[in-house]
Amino acid sequence: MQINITLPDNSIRNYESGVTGLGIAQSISEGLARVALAIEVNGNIQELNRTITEDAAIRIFTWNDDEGKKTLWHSSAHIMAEAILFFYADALLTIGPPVENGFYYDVDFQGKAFGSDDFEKIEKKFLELAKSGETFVRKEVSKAEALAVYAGNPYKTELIENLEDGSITFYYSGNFVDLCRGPHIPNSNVIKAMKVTATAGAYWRANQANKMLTRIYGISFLKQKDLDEYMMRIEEAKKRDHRRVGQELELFAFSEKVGKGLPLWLPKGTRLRETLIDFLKKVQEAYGYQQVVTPHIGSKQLYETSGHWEKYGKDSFQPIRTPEEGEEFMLKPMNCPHHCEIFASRPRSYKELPLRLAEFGTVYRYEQSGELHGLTRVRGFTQDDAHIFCRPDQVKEEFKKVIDIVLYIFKVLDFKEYVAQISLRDPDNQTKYFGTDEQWEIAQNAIIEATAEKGLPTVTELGEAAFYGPKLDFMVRDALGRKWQLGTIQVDYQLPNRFELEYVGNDNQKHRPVMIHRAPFGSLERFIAVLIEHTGGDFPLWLTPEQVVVMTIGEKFEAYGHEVVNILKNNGIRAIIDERSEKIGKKIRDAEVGKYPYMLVVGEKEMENRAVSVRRRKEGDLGTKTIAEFVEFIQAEIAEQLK
RNA sequence: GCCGAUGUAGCUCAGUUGGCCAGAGCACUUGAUUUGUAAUCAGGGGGUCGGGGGUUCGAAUCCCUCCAUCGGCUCCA
Repeated sequence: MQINITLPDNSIRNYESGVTGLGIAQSISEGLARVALAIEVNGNIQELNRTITEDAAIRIFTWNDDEGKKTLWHSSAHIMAEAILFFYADALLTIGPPVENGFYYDVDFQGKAFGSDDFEKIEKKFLELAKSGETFVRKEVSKAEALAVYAGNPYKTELIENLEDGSITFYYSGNFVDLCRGPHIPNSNVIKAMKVTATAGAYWRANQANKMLTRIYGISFLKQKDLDEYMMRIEEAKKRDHRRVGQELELFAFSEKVGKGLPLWLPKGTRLRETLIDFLKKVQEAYGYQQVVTPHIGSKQLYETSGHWEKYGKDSFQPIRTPEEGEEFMLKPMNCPHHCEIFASRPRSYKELPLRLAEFGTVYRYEQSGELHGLTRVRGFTQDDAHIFCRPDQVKEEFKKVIDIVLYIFKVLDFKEYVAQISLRDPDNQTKYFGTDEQWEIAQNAIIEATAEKGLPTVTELGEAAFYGPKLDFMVRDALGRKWQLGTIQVDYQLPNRFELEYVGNDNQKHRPVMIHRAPFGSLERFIAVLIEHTGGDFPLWLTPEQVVVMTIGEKFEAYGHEVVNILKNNGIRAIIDERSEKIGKKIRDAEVGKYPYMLVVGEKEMENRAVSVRRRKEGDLGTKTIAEFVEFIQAEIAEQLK
C-alpha cells in the first residue's frame, strides 16, 4: 500500500506503507539521512526508525533544530545514566531531561558521594558507550510490568503510578533500560564529544520537603570542535560577569563585616547610579510623576494593614523594637504602603488623578543565604519605584504609558533582548491570592489589552502573579544565560481597599482608586548588574562614570591639563586628569583597560593652540581639536545617545 | 535554608609523600626618569595561609566546626 508523505515545503511524496523516517530521509538525500536525529509525524516527535503506515505530514530534525538538539541531549542523558550505573550500580535513577544547554540526570546515590572527581571517568565511559553504537529500542509495557522492573526504585514507581496504563514505554540501549517517553536518536555513535559540566542538589519533584537528589549536568555535541567552542563561549561570558567587572572597574564591593548581600557602592559605581537616577527622574517628570521620600522603616502595623506581614513576615528581617516603648518597626520591604499613606494624607479629588508618586526607595528583604548572587540578588536594594493612583477607567491608559516609559528606557540603553511576560494567577490555586474573581478578571484583562494595543510581544505565565494582582514583567538574561526579572508593572485593587483609600468623584461620592505599581529598572542593583554584563563594562558615553581622561605629556603641561578638565566639568562633562610621571603609552594603556571612552593628550603643541589630541577608546587617535570643538563634539555624541 | 565545590598579599595565582624566615606578576610606596598614542628602571612595605578547635616533634598542607564565596535546587512582595 502506498502512503502520501507531506514535507515541510508542502510537496507530497509517495512511499510504501511501513517506511521509516530514516528511509524518507535517505530518499531525500544521503546527507540529510546522515545528520537526521528525529522526525515529527503529524505533530508528534518520534524516532527515525519507527514505521509510518498512513498519510502524514513530517519534518525531519537535525542538530540545527532545537528539537534535534533536545533529542540528542535526551539520548545523551540515557547514556550518561548508563555510565553512572557502571560505577554506581546501587544508584537510583529518577528523571533525566534535556535542558537549554545540554541535559541532566537526577540520581539518588543513597548516601554515596558523587563529586567533581567522578566527572572525568563518567565522560570517558560515556564516550566509550556512545562510540559502541547503541541503538535506542522502544518497547511498550504494561503498568504492572513497569512497576515490577522498578520495584526497588520509589522514584520511578511514583512516576509510573501517575501514568496511564497503555501509554508506558521503555527504551533499551546497550545494557541500559529507562522508563521514557522518547524520542531518541537513531544511534549513539553520532555523539563525538561530551562533558559533565556540574553537579548540584535538586529536590525530588522540586519540592523542598522531599529528599535532595544529586543532579548531574552534562552537554554533548556531534563534533569536538563544537564542544571546544561552547567552552570558549562560557569563558568569554565569565569575563563579562558583573561581579568581576564591578571589581575591576571599582563600581561596588562587598564586605563580610557589613554583611552578605549588602552591596557597598564605590565612588565610580555611585556616579553611574546617580546618572541613571537623574536620567529616569527626567523621563518620569515628563510623564507627570512627582518625587517623594519616605523612611527606611515603618511600623509593623503598616505591613499588617498592607497584608505583607501575613504574606511575607517570615521572609522579612524581623521587626526591630524601640527600647522604651517596645513599638515594633520593620525595615521596609516595599514602598507601596508608605505611598498609600501619602495618598491618604488629605482628601483627594478625581481632578488630581492619576496621582503618580515616585521614589528611589531602598528596601530590605530577607533572602535565603544560598540565593544571594552579586548585585542581582541582594538583601538591600533600591527600587525605581512609583505608584499610580487612578480611577478604574484610567487603568489601561496609565498602563500603556508605563509601557512607553519602559520601552523608551530600554531603547536608550540599547536593550533588545528582553521578554515581556504577563504573569497571571494560577487558576488551580486561587487561595494564595487576595481579592475577588471580578477584580482579578478586570486587572488581567487590562494588562492583556494594554500590551496588545501597544503591539508588545508577550509570553503568558500562569501562577506568576503577585498575591495582590497580575503583572507585566520584563525578563532579561545575564552573561551566562540566567534569567532575571527587571522592570515590572502591576495592577493592584487590594492595597487601596486595605488602606481604605478614597477620592471624591464628580458625582460628589467617595470612590476607591486603583493602584499601579511600577519599576522600569526593577532594582538599580540588578539593572546595573545586567547592564554591566550586556556592555562588558563598556558603558554608553552618557552613562559611563568618567567620560574623559586628560593625560599630560610632562609636568610642564599640568596646569594646562587642569584647565582643560575644569572647562570640561563646567560644561557638564565628567573628566579626570592623569598627571603621573608615566610615559604616555602607559597612561593610554591604563585608560583603555579602565574603559574610559575619551583620552585627551596634552603637550607642547596642544598648549600653544589651546587644543587637545583626541583619542577614542578602541578606535585610536582622532586628531587634534580645540577645547571648544571637543566640548561641542562630545556633547553632540551624548545628545545623540539620549534621543 | 538544602546539595556540591572553593577560600594563600588589594587583585590574579604558584606553593601536598606535613619539614629551612610562605613566593611571583600586577597594584601600592620611595627614588631616578619628564616622557607624543596600549606596559620606563631600581629599591621598599604588605599575608593571623578565611575564623576557631584538634592530630603531630612540626600544619598553608591531615581531621572537625563555623564563616564567606562559587554552581545549582527551593524561594522571590
